[in-house]
Amino acid sequence: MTVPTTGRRERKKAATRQKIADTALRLFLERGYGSVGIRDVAAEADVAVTTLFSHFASKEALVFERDDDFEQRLTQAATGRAPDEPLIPALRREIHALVRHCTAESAAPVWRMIEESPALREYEESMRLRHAQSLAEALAAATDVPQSVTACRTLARFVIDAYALAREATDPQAAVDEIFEMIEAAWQVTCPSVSGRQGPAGRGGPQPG
Amino acid sequence: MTVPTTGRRERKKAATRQKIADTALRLFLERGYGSVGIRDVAAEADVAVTTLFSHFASKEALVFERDDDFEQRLTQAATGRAPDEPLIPALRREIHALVRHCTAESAAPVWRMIEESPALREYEESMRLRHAQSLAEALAAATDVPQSVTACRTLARFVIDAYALAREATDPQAAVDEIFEMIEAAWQVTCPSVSGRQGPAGRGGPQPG
DNA sequence: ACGTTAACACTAACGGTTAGTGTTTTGGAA
DNA sequence: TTCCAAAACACTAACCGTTAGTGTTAACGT
Repeated sequence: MTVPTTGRRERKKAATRQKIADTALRLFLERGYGSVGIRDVAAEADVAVTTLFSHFASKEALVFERDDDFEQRLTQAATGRAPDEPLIPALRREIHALVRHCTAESAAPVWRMIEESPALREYEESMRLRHAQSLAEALAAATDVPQSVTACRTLARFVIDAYALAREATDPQAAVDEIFEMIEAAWQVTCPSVSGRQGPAGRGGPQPG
Repeated sequence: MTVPTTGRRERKKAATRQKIADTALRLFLERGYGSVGIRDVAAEADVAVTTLFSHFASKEALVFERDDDFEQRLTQAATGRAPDEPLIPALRREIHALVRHCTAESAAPVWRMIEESPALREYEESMRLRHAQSLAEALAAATDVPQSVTACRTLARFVIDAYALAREATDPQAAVDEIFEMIEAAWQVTCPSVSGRQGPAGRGGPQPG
């Protein structure tokens, strides 16, 4: 604890990382993802290839530099919601925000690039698998009711699916709502004893056991 | 149409393909997926590297040689079911069979190898995305009721998820049933007019439009 | 029998990634 | 202040999956 978590060293490291990521994204957008090699990025960012790979695990990871945010926002929506807010609406709200964020015009060129590159699409899919696993663990820890592990994992997958499906729909926001109605119904079924599915709040202590 | 679909040429090609696949799987199981190079496989199968890649698009594809079967069985379960069999149970039955097939002891070494290799897991995931897209199209074409495109795509994803999730559950068969109860509820919600969700059969012509 | 087609082979390379090795910078301790 | 251990960084050279380019051979249809 002798370090205030922001030494000069860490600042420099973060700066190098950021410089690499910015350079990479700029080159990718300028010349196309496939037409820019790792050696090009490293040279333009004025670092060695090995340095680049000490900051990013792969070429694709350069594009999804901020994916930690995604994961944290999602798990936060599950574990850090207000005590009277039901789970599914909280998740829906967060997915809404995330979809809105990545369908904004400012992000359009990046997402177009991703959609055009099979390698990037594949990488994103495997990223989502990790996100679903994190979310499943958060759900298992946060859920007020004793759903099974399988149910939590399933809900996590469905939520991630909602994000992916909504993005490729013609009306992403409407698609989120449509899919979340399905998810809500699926989740209701896993509740041991909830008679009416139209109650003013989904919570309210289903009995444990 | 003058060819009876089994000329000598096609037989030879199929034989070469099979020889490559068999050799690859044998070597992978003997020495480990990561420790066997493409050049090793090609040499052992007595073909050139370029020949190998004319039969298989990638190294990972050597392992999932039969994935067309998976796709066809799934779409067949959606489009080719008996006229009085409801959709969801038909899909559940097929997923049951597929899960049982790949959790059999004879397939255990292969699936252990897949689970241990990140590259293979990633490839399998992107394969499933393709399967989900095929299934979504089959659903849109086969469903008796006028569900939306988004609903069909969502159901397809959920079904593929069921397969993936069940396989990593402690009791795969039970997990299939548990997840399909969730899927059934999700699908009911998309039916325009089904008053009781406990009706004897989900089918029965909700009005179009 | 013959031209077309497609499978197959070979060499050489491209591009992402890693190993091995050494140098510089940084933060903290003596 | 001085010195040390750790970590970032650099460089070379390679590994490995994959593809391009170029031929050669064998099978199919006419």
